[in-house]
Amino acid sequence: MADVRLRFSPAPTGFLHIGSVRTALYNWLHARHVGGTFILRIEDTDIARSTQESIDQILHVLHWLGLEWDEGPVLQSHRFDAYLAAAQRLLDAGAAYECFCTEDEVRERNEQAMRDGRAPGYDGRCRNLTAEERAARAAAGRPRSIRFRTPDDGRSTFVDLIRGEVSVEWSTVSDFVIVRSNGTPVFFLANALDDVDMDITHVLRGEDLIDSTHRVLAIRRALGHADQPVYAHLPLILGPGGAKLSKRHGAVSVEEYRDAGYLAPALLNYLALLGWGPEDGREVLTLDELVSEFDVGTVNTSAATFDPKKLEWMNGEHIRAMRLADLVAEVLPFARTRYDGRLDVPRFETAVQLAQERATTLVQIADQMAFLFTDDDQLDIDPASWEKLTGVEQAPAILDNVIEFVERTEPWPVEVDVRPAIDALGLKTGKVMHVVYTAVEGRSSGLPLFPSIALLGRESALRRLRTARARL
RNA sequence: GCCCCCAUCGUCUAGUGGCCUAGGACGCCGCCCUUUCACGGCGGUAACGGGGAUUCGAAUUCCCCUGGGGGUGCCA
Repeated sequence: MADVRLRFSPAPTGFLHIGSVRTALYNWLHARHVGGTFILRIEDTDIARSTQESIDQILHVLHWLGLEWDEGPVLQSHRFDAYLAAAQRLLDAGAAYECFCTEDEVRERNEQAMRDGRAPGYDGRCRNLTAEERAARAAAGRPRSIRFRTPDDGRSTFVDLIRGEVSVEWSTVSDFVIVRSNGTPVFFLANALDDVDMDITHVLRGEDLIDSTHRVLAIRRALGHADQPVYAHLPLILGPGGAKLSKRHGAVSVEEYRDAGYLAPALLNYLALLGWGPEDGREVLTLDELVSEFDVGTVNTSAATFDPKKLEWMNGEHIRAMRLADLVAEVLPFARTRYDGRLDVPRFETAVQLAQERATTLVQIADQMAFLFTDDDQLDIDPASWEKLTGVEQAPAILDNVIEFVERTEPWPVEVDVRPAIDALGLKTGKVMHVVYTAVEGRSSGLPLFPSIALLGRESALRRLRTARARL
């Protein structure tokens, strides 16, 4: 059997959308699952909108995610000659024709058609021009684009791996531009030729491209290629409410999730589950497990709604499953930007360990240890927590007792269990422990108190407790 | 408007004619555990869009409607 070859082919016209990442992931998973080749192709035929910055971003993001490619990146902008030569072949064969309508004219006629209740689409004005007519228009300086001549009747049908047979009536597909009047090739042409030239065997892409497949395949056939790749159109990812996933719904770019403290394997795990799941129904899977379980043939047909809450849960699961050393390495950059030169590595590692069981993002982990890397008199006290503290009638007594308890604790333990100091007041420790949390950590919820006090050291803990007591 | 695709709890999904008084996960609610918050454990809430047809029997097959999404670009 021939080598399986897949490509991820984004257009570098902005940040990498979360939906594109899922497409990249499925392509990568399938390639790895069958031992095929994963190719990165940059579809930058629209030179006006494509940017180098966007290309760099795509490469960085894929790298961060761990979706390494075996070939490429292949830039379509470097292959214009090949596309234009193909366009010429289509022209020579009569499969395409020169069109001298301007963009504005076409748009205007379309709008008129809509007003008249007729179907929009190119009206075929230049479809059957004689050589003399073409020469006259060219001589008159009219812009020249090249349009593909779609069949007048019959149906276009292809078999989709996920959806089965998909077809459309050719009469509803009007002639479309394959070379712009500025001489650059359009997606349909570049895509069709590249898939041939790169020996692509499987095309996994978003369902939004399902209609364009008929046109790409028509070009491919007109170019003399009777074979075709296996197509699988993936269900779209929608935002909350079923609308298109957009910035309005929060983060839509990978960088935003990375900066918010999400792990690449967790993000990929969640994205993989949007439209697919392993046979045994497990949900928390490593990248390796995804590779071995993935089967593009079992991908769902219906669009999925992105749920940030479930992603967050998933991230927590991955955090908890990590080896401490790996987690420490992941949190480190976040801690560095926050605590800069104050970071004390042994303390930091212990704090990560304490946070591992209770955090859902790396940012949470880094934030929870803030109290360890701040001066005692600079401790940032959360207003809501302080308010809760002042609501406890016996707060002064609690702090007094805890201060005394901490003062005489000998030897200094790994965990300073201050419960006896509160028990002595006849209070239920669980109900008022937040008072001590707030005094020591600056907020009523955070890392476990006893090891935190020990980590802070006696003098530092006492200063904080006394400061809080004095403020009451 | 026309074309294409889709349709099970709020969300992701299992379910491929009887095992379904529809299962799991996230979320939400309650209880337990507990030094806060979490984690964990237990329990609860909640769905087959509507109408026909086929069948002894339909979430599962077919048709219509409705709804949602996508396309209809000299974007991809």
